Amino acid sequence: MVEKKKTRSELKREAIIDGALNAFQQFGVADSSVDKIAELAQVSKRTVYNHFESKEVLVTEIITQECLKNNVFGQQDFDASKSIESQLTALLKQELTLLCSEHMIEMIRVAMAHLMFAPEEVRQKAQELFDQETPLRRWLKQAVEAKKLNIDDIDFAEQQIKGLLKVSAFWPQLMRHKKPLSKAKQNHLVEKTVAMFLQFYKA
Amino acid sequence: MVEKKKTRSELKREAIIDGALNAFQQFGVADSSVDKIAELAQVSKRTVYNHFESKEVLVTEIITQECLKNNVFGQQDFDASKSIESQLTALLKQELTLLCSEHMIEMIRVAMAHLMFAPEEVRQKAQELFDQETPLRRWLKQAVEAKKLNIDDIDFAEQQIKGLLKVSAFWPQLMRHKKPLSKAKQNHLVEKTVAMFLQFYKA
DNA sequence: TAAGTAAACTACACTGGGTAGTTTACTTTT
DNA sequence: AAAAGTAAACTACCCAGTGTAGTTTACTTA
Repeated sequence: MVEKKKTRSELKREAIIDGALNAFQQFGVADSSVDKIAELAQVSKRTVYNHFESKEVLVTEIITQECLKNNVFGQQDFDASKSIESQLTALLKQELTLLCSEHMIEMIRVAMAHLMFAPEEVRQKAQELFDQETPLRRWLKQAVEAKKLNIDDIDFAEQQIKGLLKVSAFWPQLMRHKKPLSKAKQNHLVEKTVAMFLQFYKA
Repeated sequence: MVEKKKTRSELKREAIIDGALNAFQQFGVADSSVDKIAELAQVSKRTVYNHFESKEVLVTEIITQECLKNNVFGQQDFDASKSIESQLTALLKQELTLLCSEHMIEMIRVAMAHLMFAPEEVRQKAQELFDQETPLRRWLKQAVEAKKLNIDDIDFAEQQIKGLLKVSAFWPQLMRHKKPLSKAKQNHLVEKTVAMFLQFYKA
């Protein structure tokens, strides 16, 4: 970290983003007034408007920024020298760790609620953020090419894996119905998922 | 249907519910003002308040009523004389039909958005509506008892099935990212799901 | 069949409170 | 001195909910 000096302006900007995030997570976007955000950020309302020309700009900037921040995974290529079990296990653990992080879940909750009734164009744009090639899909393709897996529809197979993970690790937590999975439970889930998936698709 | 005469009051009440449903689906609960609802229902605002003492009452009544309406499935017991494949297939087709209905999806979208930032107690109550024993779980239990399936954790296994179905038939549609699955695609999904599930759990 | 009645509906004005966004006058930081 | 901050007040709305006076409907009685 070379950067250490932050101008007051930058500090304020971060405070605003923090405050807004805080407000959104507590009350949702619709019920977070700019006054409320300014108060939580310990910043005057005018300052909010100096940094963001409107509430809408603030909202979309935060959501896209935070979602992008979360979406940065490392790559992991198929490695013929390792067993597919161990590779898939590692990959899913990584994916699940991300999916289970409170920060991730809260951001998606905020974004989903905001987008659920948003106009088509806004939803469209947001969707693009999520439609990137994932490490999992990339790995599956390579495993199929290496003839280690028998998959006719890779996209569908990827969806199956994600469905198996999300149904108990993500959706209930999104609705705050269940607590985030512990590491132990995450590992158990990955194990079960890998077992079922490979029993079906392994070449 | 013996009942045919409906009092004007009953007609108005239905109109209000229809209008509110309409408004909620278009704009979400938060952005549906009582004025808007009254206009859509072709009813005076005062009449809305004559039937429902507050907007909150209107909202919760509609959501719970509609969700309950959707949650009425028929039972289907395990039948030792039929193959488990055909029984599970039939069961999942039934479940999926419900899950894919536009009305169902729209109601859940409304309810989810409303509950996402609602206070704990409200969410708790809503959750109870969904935590009923499903026909699927019941059938799985019976199939295990009959030693046709090897499942150690039935709840988890049920979740797996639901995850496999919802990930492509429900969640994308909830976010209006994909259209409801056609009957043909529903059947294909059920087929794939049954195959994967039974390959893993069949005794 | 005609008049009467109670209940429900309507239009409309109004209260009280909240919100987005703007502006002003003044202060602090750079 | 310029740039960025602050508090506070102000505008122009929107919304939940109420009160009122007049109208319509469905049903009953004469």
